[in-house]
Amino acid sequence: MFVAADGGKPVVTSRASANDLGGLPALPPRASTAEHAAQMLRLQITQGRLLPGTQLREERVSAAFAISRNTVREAFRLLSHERLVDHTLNRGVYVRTVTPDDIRAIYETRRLVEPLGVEAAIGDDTVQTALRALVDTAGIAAKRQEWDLVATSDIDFHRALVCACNSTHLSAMFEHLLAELRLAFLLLPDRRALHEPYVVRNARLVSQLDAGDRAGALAELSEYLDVAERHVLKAVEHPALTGGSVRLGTEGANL
Amino acid sequence: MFVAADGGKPVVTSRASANDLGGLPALPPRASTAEHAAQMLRLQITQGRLLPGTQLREERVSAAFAISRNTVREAFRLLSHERLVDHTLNRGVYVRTVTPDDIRAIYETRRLVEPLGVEAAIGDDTVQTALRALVDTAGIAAKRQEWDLVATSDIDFHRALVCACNSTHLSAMFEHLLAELRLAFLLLPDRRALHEPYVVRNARLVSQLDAGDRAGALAELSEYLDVAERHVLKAVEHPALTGGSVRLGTEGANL
DNA sequence: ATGGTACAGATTGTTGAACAATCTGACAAG
DNA sequence: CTTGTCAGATTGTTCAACAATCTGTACCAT
Repeated sequence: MFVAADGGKPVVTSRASANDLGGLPALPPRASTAEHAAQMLRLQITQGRLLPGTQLREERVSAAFAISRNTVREAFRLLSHERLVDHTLNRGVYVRTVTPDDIRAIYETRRLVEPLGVEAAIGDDTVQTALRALVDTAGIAAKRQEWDLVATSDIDFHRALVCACNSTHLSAMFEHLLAELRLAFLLLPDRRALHEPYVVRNARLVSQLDAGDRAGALAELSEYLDVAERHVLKAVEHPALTGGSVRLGTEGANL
Repeated sequence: MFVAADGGKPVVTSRASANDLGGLPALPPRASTAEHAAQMLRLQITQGRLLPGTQLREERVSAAFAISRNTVREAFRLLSHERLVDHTLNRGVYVRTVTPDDIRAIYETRRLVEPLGVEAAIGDDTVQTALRALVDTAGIAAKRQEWDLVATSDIDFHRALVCACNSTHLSAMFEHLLAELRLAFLLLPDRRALHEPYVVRNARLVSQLDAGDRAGALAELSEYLDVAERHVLKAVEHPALTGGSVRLGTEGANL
């Protein structure tokens, strides 16, 4: 199975060399300065330090990171490809704001893709134990009220489901989708309400997979997606009510 | 329905403005110099003027297009994201060479995704007439021995199938996949053998869709993919036998 | 011969400054 | 209230230079 550990994606494309022995990991390519800068910005964005809609000005970023403006532009382009920022000609880059339509598109796609994962997981013991493990950690984390861990487990669960399809293309697309979804999650008020209800649902889903209950698993998944979509949509459509984003860092990252 | 005309994708991301009247197309963002250069290189590659494995040197490209090296680098990054070229740190970019594993991955993904298109197309008259039209043009083109037109119709047919899912994410992924596949097609000796057999298959597929024969359509599609994969694989695994690429231009684009 | 080292040349990575093109906002004129 | 104009700010692109890295070759020791 193919598991992308933390949503990080290989920024520099690399081919398997001709003389690679035994499928070694082919040592990860060192990060260029631009990729390093992009990683910094990515963290600021995904942690909610840089709010959606914020403009990233080349001059300030270049000053803040002590790198050249040209390198900043390369970093921006990387983030733009990941759909974490919007780039319009002559107007600069802005941290992406997810619209209700974006959310609907995301869940529409999930409704198409994740059932494929269920089909693939039904016969596959390796996948099922992996899913079971993720559900377990989520359950434990929920008991300990560690909602961040619950959140990542939830996301990892569905990532693993898609990975079960064994399609690099699909998995890559799903990564993009999850990155976008994480931006939407930033708009929600508390992590608990966002992820707690789904621990049980994921657990049920795994049980049905174990039992070989194809229809039941698909129904459970469908219900999960419906409920989750409504939940996120409500928050995105009424941003004022939900109270906005994660608590900001000390200085709010003035770029 | 969402149709990406010629495989061109919006390179600069753009948001829907707040006060857009009546859902206008929001005029396409003008191409920057880098995008223009990327388009030139894209053509050279997809037309087989730049063979897989060829290294693109920044200096020469910048000289050939009379643009700065920095702009060339931005163009390279665009192509790299489309997987048309490989970029490794400190070693430059090379026109992508598709391996047998790449082909297998592509068809594995198609086997997952295109059935979703069939499901979506079954109830949808608009999609079915669009598919019918594409099959017709392919048939006419085949009679006239215009194999390039047959090829694009074939590709457009399957693109339309995926578009029927109404998922921008899926369609975007499929575009990448097709771009990769086109690179593989360049290795095949003659366009006729490559696309002629599939005109009939696509026509049958549409007929079955019209008749509402879900299982039949899925079987036809599955068979199409199996045959096509074997066909392409054979060519990729024995590059020497097939006699290589499309006839080169006069000078072979010495970049 | 085999294997390793050192060097030079080529190519990419990054920088900084400069100018052109474009957008933004404010202000004046109708 | 709308339209035109203008200055300031920001991005787009170029250029020249240097640093970092890779490639191949010659050389040396074993």
